[in-house]
Formats: sequence, structure tokens, C-alpha cells
Amino acid sequence: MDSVYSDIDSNSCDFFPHTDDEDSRGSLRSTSPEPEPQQLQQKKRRRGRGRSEATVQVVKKTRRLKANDRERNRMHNLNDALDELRGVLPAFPDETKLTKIETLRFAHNYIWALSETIRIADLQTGKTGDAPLLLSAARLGEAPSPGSDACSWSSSGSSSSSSPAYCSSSPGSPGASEDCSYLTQDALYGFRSFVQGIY
DNA sequence: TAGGCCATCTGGTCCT
DNA sequence: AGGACCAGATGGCCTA
Repeated sequence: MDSVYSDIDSNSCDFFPHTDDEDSRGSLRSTSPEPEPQQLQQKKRRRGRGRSEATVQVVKKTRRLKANDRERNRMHNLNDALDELRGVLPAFPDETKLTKIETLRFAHNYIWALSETIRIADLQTGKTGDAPLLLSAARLGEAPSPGSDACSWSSSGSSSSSSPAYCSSSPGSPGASEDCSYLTQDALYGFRSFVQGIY
């Protein structure tokens, strides 16, 4: 397959060395098992208007290069957004950068965990009047327990308190999930381990 | 060296 | 018509 792009070496801005391979190049990746016979392709091309073959090639090449440039920028924007997302996720200073998929899954789980934290903190506040933030911090180190009230840990439900979709294992919980009275000293570390451990 | 991750190119499709 | 978005292909780099 090395030769597939060898004549168009995309990184270079060289003009296409060939004049009649545009359609056949496209067919390389088409799903049709039988590429169009060359004569047919040439007939189609002759039906075109007055532009010379060379001009057509230049236009095509220019469009392609512009499209490549846009696509590159688009992906760069996407990566920038991903970097921003990494920036707001809890991380250890010496930790290696999360991969794209890790970042997305981590963020997903993080949001879910925070939502659970708030929900449970609200419940607790209703009961005891404790400060929600303190409780939220405490809950960061806690893993949800399987089957605890609306939280089904092992499946991806659709309710707001459903578990992360990427849970591949059940990390378990130290106790009843509604008991928020204990505080975890290294809540964040535990939380990181927990969230990262489940995808 | 195999496998994972990534950047880039590319053609197709949809939308404006 | 042109741009945005998407998915497949490819090659490079890195690590276990």
C-alpha cells in the first residue's frame, strides 16, 4: 500500500504528476469492487466544459489543499479543547498526559461523580444541615456502590444519576453510599484512582 | 517487535 | 459551490 499515495505525497505541495488519475485514485477507496474502466472515465471527463485537463487538476489540487488545511485546523481546535478539558480535570503534577480517549472517559466519569456528590450532599444537607462543599470533598474519594439507590454501577443507564458508561469493573464502595459522615484524607487521589481505574 | 496513540490526508456526505 | 464533519487509511513515534 505504500504506493497508493506515493504520487500525491500529500504533505508536499507538488502538482499532481499525473493528469488522468484523479478518478481512479478516488476509486481506490471506494467500496465498489469493480473500478470504472478507464475509457468510461475519459468519456466522462470529455463531457466537462471548456477547462483544460491541467486547469481542472490545478483546481482540484487547490481545493484539496485548502480542505486539508481546514481539516488540520479543525483537528487542532479539537485538540485544544481536549487540552482545556484536561486542564480542569484533577491530575497529579508528575502524571503523564491523558490520552484522548482517557480524557473523554475520565471527564464523563468525573462529571457523573460530581453530580452524585452534589445529589447526595443535597440529601445530607436536608437531613443534617451540613455544608455541602465539605461533604462533596469527602465524597470525591468514594466510589459508588453497586445498586445503591438510583445508581446502577455496572450498566449505562439514562437517568441523571446513572453510572458512567465506561465502567468495566465495579470498584466497590467502603460502605453504604448514603453514609457521608466519613472524610477521606486523600479524597482526590482516591477519586483519581477510582475514576481512572474504571475505564 | 508488536501494539497503542497520534497527526495527517483523503473522499464522501450533509448543510448553508 | 464551498465549508464542516466524519470515518478510513497510512505512517511515524514511543513503550513494554
